[in-house]
Amino acid sequence: MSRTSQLLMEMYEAMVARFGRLDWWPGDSPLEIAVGAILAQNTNWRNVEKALANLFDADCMSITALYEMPQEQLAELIRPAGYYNVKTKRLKNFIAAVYDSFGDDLEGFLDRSVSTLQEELLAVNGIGRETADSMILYAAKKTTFVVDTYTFRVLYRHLIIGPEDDYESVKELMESSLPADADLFNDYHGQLVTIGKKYCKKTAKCTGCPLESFEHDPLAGIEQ
DNA sequence: GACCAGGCACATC
DNA sequence: GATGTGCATGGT
Repeated sequence: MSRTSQLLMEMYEAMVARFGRLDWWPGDSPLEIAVGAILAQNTNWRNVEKALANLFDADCMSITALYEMPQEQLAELIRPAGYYNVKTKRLKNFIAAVYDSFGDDLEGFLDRSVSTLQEELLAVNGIGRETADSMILYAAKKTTFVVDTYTFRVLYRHLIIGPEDDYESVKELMESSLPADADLFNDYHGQLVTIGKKYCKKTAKCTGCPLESFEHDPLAGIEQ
């Protein structure tokens, strides 16, 4: 086991000891999770929840309903999530990609290999690497590691990665250092987000953080 | 009132 | 290939 593998597992155990297993992405159905992944782009989750609630209230949480809904109506429903015009287009692009090949059967769409899903999702305008990986890990429940702003911040703060690292290098590091287990990847990412939100702020020291005992640079900047 | 929040595509150099 | 910018609401 490499030094990094060992360190990452020790950090994971410290986080689980504090927060418990998180079963992290809120959302009951694959569609809710996939839609949430697009709505969550650079947006506070609270605002995403309002938008999702609007979609449920409008009784339109199905591929077909979303496919048939006029853009203006969809935009109004997801308005609380911000960027509502671009996100309407992105949602429509995603829904169309599913509908055109699998109709209303999102589960069928998702029940394919990780590489196939990555290829098809990344081909959708508006779905980038994080959104695609979030859908694959949390909606399709397949083994791929999701890298987000908190992943960068926490790993950078703890000197696991450096300023030269990018999405692919961090993803590769995590996937090669951890056991290939979708449940572990799911929970690990959830733990990193929880740590990031609660303790790993831009400037403040991380007092009380369960990772406090691990080597870290309290003054390290956040972004890659 | 500034700053931040679970990105992405596109323009420009 | 790297860097900059628009997109927008709502909480702290």
